[in-house]
Amino acid sequence: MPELPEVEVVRRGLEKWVRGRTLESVEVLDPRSVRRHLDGPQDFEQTLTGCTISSAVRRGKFLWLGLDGLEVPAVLVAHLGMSGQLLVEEPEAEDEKHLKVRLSLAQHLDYPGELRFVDQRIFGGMFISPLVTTPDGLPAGEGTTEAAIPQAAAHIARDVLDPHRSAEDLYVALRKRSTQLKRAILDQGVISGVGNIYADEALWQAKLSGLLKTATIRRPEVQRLNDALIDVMTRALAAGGTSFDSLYVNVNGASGYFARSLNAYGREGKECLRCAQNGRVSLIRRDAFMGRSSYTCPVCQPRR
DNA sequence: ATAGATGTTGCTGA
DNA sequence: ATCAGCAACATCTA
Repeated sequence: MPELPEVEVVRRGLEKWVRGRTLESVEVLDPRSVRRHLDGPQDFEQTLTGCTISSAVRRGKFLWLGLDGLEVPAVLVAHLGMSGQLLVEEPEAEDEKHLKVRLSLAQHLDYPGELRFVDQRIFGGMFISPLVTTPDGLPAGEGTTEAAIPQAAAHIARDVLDPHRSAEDLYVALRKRSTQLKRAILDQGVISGVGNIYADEALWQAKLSGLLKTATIRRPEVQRLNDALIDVMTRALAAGGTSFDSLYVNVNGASGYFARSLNAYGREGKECLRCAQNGRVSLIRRDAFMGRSSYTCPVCQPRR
């Protein structure tokens, strides 16, 4: 579920409710959710306890919290996977069915006292990662001006909304690859933050087939794709952002809102709205792709 | 009811 | 070195 816009909504919530606060205690309820923390759940709990959270940063779908009070500089990385949520709640709130990690916060004003990581499918997780410098020496992502990035996210390309990235960068990255266009934009090492839903939406908006070969892609096509990616993500963020003022940093709420305005994803057998507007009749088709589904209009997304 | 699908990432082997 | 396929998991639907 969570792609760039949803994760950014979560980041803003964390910045508002959690930044500046101290971790009083940490409780791992399911070790599988910290499996990428190689020193184990106990070390995870002990290392974090007493730290103060100094920032909330995002690159693509990776989130991290800056930590003050450690001997060796490191950050708390969180990835939501397919079903992860970060919730800011009162300790009295009943435990969620899939509650995996409870981070108890020292009292601050009348802010809620817990940050919870909830994850049904356990593709997501949390772990502590040392810092390295970004390959280009520029700021690591949204929420920071520093070039320090968690080692675990150092291979992630700049994301769709990153101001230090251009359409030309995307063109160069695509041209280097030898694969199909949709595969490439889902590759977080080419451009980050794009998942299956917004990939289909952006390709539809740019009138491009995901089956185009990246090695022969043309600049005008990449320009259209880049514009579409930025537009789709910006609109989704605006829709999801309406709920972030609430106490709960809720990923489900954030993406469900934008789902009403999808043009391709999930619309198998329904009319292509752009074709209809142009006086044509065309039905959105679904094809198996990378173990998932792709939704496209066969008429206005030609393969050339 | 049972197989297949579900928004992600990282590892493996070709 | 690059790329495609699969595994990690729980739940819902056809």
